[in-house]
Amino acid sequence: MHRLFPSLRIDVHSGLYVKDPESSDLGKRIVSEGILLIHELGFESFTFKKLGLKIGSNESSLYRYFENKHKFLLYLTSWYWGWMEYKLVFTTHSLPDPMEKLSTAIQILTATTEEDGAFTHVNEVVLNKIVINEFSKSYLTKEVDEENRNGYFGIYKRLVSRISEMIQQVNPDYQYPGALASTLLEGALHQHYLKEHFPQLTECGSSTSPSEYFLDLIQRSLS
Amino acid sequence: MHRLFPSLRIDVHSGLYVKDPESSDLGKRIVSEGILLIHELGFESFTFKKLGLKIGSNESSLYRYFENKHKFLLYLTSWYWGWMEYKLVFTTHSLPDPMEKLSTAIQILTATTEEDGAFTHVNEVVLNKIVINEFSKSYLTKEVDEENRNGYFGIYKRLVSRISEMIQQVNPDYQYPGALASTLLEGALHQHYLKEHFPQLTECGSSTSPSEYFLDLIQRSLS
DNA sequence: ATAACATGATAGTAATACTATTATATTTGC
DNA sequence: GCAAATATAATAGTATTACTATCATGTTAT
Repeated sequence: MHRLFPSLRIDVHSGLYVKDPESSDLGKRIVSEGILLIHELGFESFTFKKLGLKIGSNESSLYRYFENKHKFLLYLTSWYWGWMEYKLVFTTHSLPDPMEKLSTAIQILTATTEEDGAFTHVNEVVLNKIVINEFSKSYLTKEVDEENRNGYFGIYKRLVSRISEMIQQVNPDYQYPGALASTLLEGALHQHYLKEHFPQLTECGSSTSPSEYFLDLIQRSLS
Repeated sequence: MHRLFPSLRIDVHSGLYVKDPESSDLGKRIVSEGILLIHELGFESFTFKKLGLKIGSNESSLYRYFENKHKFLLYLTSWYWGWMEYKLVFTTHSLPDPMEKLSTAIQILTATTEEDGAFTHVNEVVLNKIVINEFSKSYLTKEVDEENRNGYFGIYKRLVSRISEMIQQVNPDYQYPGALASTLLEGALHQHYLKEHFPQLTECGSSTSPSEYFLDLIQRSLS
């Protein structure tokens, strides 16, 4: 997919970085190695000092790109949702049938990222795992309302809106398109987490995928 | 409800505390004031030092009750789910009709806690808010598998199983009772969070409740 | 009256999450 | 080719966090 638009850029909110990490080699290394380190250590144990050590750079240099690790997480997850939105819009754009459009969208949003698209320096497979494990922490904070006002969650919100609109196209009488869309996005991450750590709590696993479950759920809801 | 069983005790896993906080006055104050302080500051900014200050006790004394603030959160959320399970079982036990049973369960699990039951020293209204904001952080950690093996999430898992069984009673042919039950529990917290901080993303709000949405969702799924 | 136990007070440690300053290396503009 | 601008590195320093350890004091049970 990336070959079609080699110059495509995910437009992350500029308030999430101090200096655009796409603008330099060091910036790109912070992002690419940062993703791997957060995945390795978990967000709580991840620090800029450790990342500096890993990439052979100085802690103070990292602070010139990102204010703190919370903003760094917001940047990464925002990038992820921007990338998902791009895949979604590109793939569903030409589909005329509303139900086929929605089904395709569900598949894209609930699938495990299987291969590194080599879109950029970003390893999307690992980023997908980070989003499953850490995305909730990016908004379950005391600063959420201010950050929301700043527009830091804009891409994610637009994505929910797009799904909500697709749902309305399928069944204009359904009363909860937004709630269902937001349940789908959050629920998909949750089911992926459960199948990894609490397999007793879900049928999603090796033989059944979150995609199948959500396709069924939404089809039943809208018929 | 508490008046029916005045001596009832929520049985939280003993590995979650060093010394049972129910066993002393100080312990109870740690719990009751801790709930208020986490709600006030958010879990990230909450510390035992601040809590010690608030209750006029020493930081070191708090460590004699809880190993660290993560275990403290696990204790509080575990207590909450134990309390919900008690309400659920008590209320639905005598209902003969499977659908009525499930509907009642959904209402209990998705409702906002409106009044302090004065069950104990625990303020359930505030605890409900903590669970909405912080529960995810209790399991989205690198230690989740070990803590799961230790049984720290036992009450929550049992609750999901109970819902799953109720779903099966309503429709034995439905293929995803566990996934639907876990979606209900996590999704309810999520919808409550959205209506507070991202009202654009859901219909749940002042006129529509998460209960209505989930009742509708599950009825459609099982018919 | 004494032992056991609970709590408080104080001190100390390594790590975190930064900020500030200065030095050095590289790039760019003229 | 040189100066200026810019990027990065190195070092140091601060307040706070998340504890641990020790000792003192007060309270309770026998």
